[in-house]
Amino acid sequence: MAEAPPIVWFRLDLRVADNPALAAACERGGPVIPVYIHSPDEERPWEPGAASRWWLHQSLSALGTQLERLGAKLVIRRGPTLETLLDLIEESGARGVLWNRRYEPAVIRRDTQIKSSLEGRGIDAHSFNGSLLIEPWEVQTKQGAPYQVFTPYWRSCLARGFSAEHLSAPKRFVVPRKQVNSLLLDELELEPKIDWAAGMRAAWAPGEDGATKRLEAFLETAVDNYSEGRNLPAEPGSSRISPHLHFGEISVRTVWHRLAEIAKHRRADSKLKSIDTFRAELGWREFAHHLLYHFPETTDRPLRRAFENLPWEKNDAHLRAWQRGRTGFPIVDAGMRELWTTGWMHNRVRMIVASFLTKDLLIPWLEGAKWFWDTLVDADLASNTLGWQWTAGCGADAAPYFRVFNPTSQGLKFDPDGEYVRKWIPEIAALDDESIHDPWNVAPLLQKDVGIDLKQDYVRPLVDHANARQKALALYQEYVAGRK
DNA sequence: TTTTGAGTTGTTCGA
DNA sequence: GTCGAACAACTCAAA
Repeated sequence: MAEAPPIVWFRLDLRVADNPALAAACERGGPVIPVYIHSPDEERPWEPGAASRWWLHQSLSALGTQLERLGAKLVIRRGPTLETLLDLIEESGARGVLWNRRYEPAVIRRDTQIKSSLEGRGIDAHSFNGSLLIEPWEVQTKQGAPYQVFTPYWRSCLARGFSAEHLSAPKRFVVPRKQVNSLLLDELELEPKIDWAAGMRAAWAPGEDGATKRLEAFLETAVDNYSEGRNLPAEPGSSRISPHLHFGEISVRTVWHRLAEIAKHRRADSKLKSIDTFRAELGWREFAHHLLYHFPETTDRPLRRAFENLPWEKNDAHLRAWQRGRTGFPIVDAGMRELWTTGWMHNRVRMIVASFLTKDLLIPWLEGAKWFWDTLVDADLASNTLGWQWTAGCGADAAPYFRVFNPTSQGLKFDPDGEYVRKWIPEIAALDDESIHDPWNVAPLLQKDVGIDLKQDYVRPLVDHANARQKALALYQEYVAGRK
């Protein structure tokens, strides 16, 4: 007598190892029906952007292959999720639905509804923690409030400790008696119609195997020098696992576990410090989810409301120039072009371009957040919201408003030999290491020497940074720090 | 309830 | 060239 199989509803957990919902479904050794349901409308206004859709396609394809190796077939459907699940249950005779939780406000609303609808019909519905070291509601201040400052939050998490549990991948699936129909992955039309994804294909290997390889490469080559190396955008000093973590191709618990193993064999203080610095980055990811869960409105409104009064600029030409990497500030333009080409930008440069948009151009942080949302392969609502509000100074634990990044000095400091800028702005590659970060102050003579005519080859700076800085400081002081 | 210490990533100015 | 202070005030979190 065959047991009714459970449905495993895949979402942002596109892996088979350490996947709590999948592991629970496989526990009894019977058949399992793995399902992906495409329903972007239910996530509005933060449905996946173009770069995320490209990644999702690759990742689903990889998951399909992975499941096939284990003897199961990923069922792909489209449409309203609840209806689709009910259809699937009827078609397959499934007894319940298991999934790993997500924390975006619209998704929480939907999932809550789905859970109660299923349970109301007598169908098992069970959700798991597959994405975080610690659930957002599991940590609170001694007063019982959510944390709003990273350091005490993270200290409290570390004191509490994390579960060391690691669930291995199922060995083999039993094929369900009744097969259900699946769409072809291509029918979801996740990939762009015009193929602009060559740069992404070159830069990334989406999927569980790619995620594991990326992590291991980082642990082997860069983690020991992470504290310093992570600041240099020309170096492979950061982990680049953010998109893999976002799509759940690797679990953060697995990463945590591997770090602990590595730390055991390290004696040097600098190496241990680097490992802790990297752990704190995972902590920021946790913190972002904590904030998103407790302050869901911050996806669209600043946590510190005073910032809504600030007279932001509406300047489409400036916004467009920023988006396309044509601001006239090399480190900013290099970052924006890296983003456009590869779907990713080095974190140091993210701060520089975000500071430039919100403080030099005085364009609302939400415009920047939306552009990142559409173009980043690691676009994550929790991290994106936290990052933008942090830089703009309007969020939890924000940078003081007077902290304005100087694009030229940041370039000189963190890209001292101009390698990063040269890679992304070849038209000024011939300039020397110093002038390349400040090309408009290069003497006309020098331009001739190296065969460059900036007026032809590059763009004039949109603003004078020193003036823009003064203007921003005055406005921030008047509208935010002052009494208005 | 009140007090106290502290807060991811910067820049500029003047000694 | 290097270094420390100022930038301002607020809010958080714990004692």
